Amino acid sequence: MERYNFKKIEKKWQDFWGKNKSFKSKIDKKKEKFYCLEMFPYPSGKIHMGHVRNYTIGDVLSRFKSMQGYNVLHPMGWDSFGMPAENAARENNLHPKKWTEKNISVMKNQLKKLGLSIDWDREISTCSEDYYKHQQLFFIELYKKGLVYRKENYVNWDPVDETVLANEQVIDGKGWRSGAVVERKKLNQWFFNISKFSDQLLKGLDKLNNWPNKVKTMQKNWIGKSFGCEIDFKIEGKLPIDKITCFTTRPDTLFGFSFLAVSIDHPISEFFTENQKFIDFKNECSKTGTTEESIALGEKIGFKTDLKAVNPLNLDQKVPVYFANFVLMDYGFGAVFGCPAHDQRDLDFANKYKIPFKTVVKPLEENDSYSVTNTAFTGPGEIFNSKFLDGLKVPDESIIKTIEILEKKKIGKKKINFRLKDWGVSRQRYWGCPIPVAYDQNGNVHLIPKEKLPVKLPEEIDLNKKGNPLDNKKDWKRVKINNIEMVRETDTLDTFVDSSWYFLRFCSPKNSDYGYDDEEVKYWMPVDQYIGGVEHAILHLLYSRFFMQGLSYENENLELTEPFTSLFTQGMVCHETYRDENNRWLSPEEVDTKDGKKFFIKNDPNKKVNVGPSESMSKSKKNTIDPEQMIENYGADAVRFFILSDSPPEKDVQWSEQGMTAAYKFVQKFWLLHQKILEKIKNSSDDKKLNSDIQLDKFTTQLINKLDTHLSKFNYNVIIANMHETYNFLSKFLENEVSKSNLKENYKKILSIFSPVLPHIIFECLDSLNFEVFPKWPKIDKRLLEVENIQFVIQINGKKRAILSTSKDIDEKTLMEQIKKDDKIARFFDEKQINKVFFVKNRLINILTK
RNA sequence: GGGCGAAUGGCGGAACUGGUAGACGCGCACGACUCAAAAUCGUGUUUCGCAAGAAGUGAGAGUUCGAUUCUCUCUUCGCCCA
Repeated sequence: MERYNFKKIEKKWQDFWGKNKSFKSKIDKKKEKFYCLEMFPYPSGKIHMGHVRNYTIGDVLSRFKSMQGYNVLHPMGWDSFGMPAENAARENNLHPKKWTEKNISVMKNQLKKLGLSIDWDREISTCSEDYYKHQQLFFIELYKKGLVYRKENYVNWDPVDETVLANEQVIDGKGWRSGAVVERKKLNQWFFNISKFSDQLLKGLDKLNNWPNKVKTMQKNWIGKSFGCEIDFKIEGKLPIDKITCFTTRPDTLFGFSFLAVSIDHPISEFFTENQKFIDFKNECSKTGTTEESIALGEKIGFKTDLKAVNPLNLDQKVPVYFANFVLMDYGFGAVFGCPAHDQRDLDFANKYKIPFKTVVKPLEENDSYSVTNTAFTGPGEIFNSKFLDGLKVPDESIIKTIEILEKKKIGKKKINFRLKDWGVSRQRYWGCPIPVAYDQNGNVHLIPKEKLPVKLPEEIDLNKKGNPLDNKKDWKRVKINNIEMVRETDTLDTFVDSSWYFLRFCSPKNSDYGYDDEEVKYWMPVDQYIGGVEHAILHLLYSRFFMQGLSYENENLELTEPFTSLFTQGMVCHETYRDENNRWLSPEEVDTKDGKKFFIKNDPNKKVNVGPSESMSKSKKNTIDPEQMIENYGADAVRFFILSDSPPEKDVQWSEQGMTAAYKFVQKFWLLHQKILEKIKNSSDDKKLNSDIQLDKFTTQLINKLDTHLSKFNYNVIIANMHETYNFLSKFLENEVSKSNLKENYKKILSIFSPVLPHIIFECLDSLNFEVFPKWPKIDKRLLEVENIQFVIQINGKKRAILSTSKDIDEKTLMEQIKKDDKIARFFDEKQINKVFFVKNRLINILTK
């Protein structure tokens, strides 16, 4: 018997699928559609195990749905703009376009080797003019709808490289490449008005029943709807400032007011530009960074002004006004009233600057002597020390009542505030979609006319020069619109914009006059199943949802607002980490094992290796496994089989060499079994239904039923277990006498339902029996799922004492008689002592004695 | 600090709606084949116990005839937010 030659056979079927365009999809209104989408990859060079997992999960689902008779759309493309291409270009002196194209061709080839059922005719690449020209038109449309605007905003500025840095490029306040201290700099930037849709984006989540709750919660928190009040504080002092407006969710604690803190970017900072101490303070603040996280973790510092703020409920109380680093200009009005007793951050600040404060909420069980010292009290309770607010129950009653009072006194106004900020889309980079805008001499914005799109990126570019590459490109910048000399916008769009509508493009990837075709989108959208990593839970998914809102806003032809009906977030692929004696990372290939336990450096048993915990595969820890190498060694089917086998898809999975080998062995064993089955079919003749035939019918029916359930619920690891069970069953079963046609019929069904997981070998097996290689999902005879013999569980006082094989639907009386007759069971209880009997039909009986 | 989630043999994990805990795989042990090894095949494998049996799903309580599953408290870990 021949060993299974996966190289030959996998190639054979991949060629077959390619030549026949087996996975080509087109509109067929007679069929129900199923749009299965996995997050498209960034072409970084090679595919990694995360991709293998993601795309295998999607492929199994696509093939399954297609067997069930759905018209499946399963496309693939490339998220091909982005910074790594520019970095690689500098390092290797290779143009970003060349580098990207090279990577795409390598990775496409790798994906094909996995045997994915992808409609490659729909391949798209976001860096192609063909793609981004439509994006430029979308930008223009959104601008015309008032959903895009320009404003000044702070960026991380690297003074040495003269470039804007992304947050992740700022390490300890320094530029990642230059090491220069990063400055905050104001630049004019483009924004998408995502906050306009805050409420819709929040409400939309309620309809997404097939999204993980975790993701919905994260988005909810990110949008951050809060109910509160805006309050005007009268300001006294030598400066011409009469009031500062604050937003607060706790107006009920207003009598605990002890200072007012404003952001360093607050409009009143204009009056301090000459103040050297303030300038020093501002510089100090910029060192801690502008992200919420760095502010939260960093020290809270303040700058005291000579201004006083008046408590509107207690005009005698005047408190100091500070500039503080923990107040963000983007949230609320960039000003907060400090109530130290009931906010830990305010308390830390007050204690640091020795600001006196008053406690105004007490727990219900405390009396009026209650007061806060080092830990703010934020729990439910009752207002006190607050004159006419005293006795209000915190939080619900107190907040609503206080707002009513403040509104009556015309001090404050009820307000809903959102944490969600507008989306800044300007990037000072070359390798991105140019923003289709130009400026006249006066700096007025002019849209590039539709007929002049796309605004193409210049081919030749010097990325080693300091500053924004497009800005340096003088000849490219100049443009004439309506005979007026203008200068182009030199920023490009955030790459998250590219991925915010690619799922629409896949519906009609060749449509040349618009980003998508109405009819195609009506048929294919929304995506029925979206699959990807949880790391995109907030930004990418929220931006995509926003884009649908934006495109369908004031647009009768597009009514859709939610792009992804169901979302599945798969876990990461992990591997043990290894270090040598000098604490240097070692890759798995450099490590060897002996006796299954001891780890040492390959070919050098004296050099010990320290084995670290299993962590998400990353190049920096050297714990990556190259998928292509694995496909080379074990074949795509085995790799697919293993990546699904060890953990449920939503959880992290540990890569293990042993697991991989086991998967490989399974494929090999299955091939041998297949040969035996062919032999058996050949040698069996009679067509009589034998006992074993019924046994096989039942097994197959139950298997189909199980796989159907598990496939629908993403229990793919259980499917792998079922496949092992099937192997074990069949290899035993072949010892029986069987009828030829029945074996053939059942085996065909079994092969069919295995094909989503192991497409290559299964196609070969089906073909060797002259079966259709694209089978339908088999229908089952539900009667065969019923069992006539029950393994009845007998419990005495809640303890399992025996299992009795009984006929189906046996009644309590008959069963009790059987039990009493059975010495092995009867000895556990005294018949006269029976107190109560619990009888669960076809399942279990529990006999309770006194 | 807040929110969400998780915890089951030596390991990864299974268990429908509260009804046989540990499917399946890995590892390990023993056996067969072999001069030998690898590969392969077979048997066993939660713990304690010779056995009968007992205990057992992070810890502790509760509801229930019955809890891995439901409720509460706690511990540890993970993720998100502050």
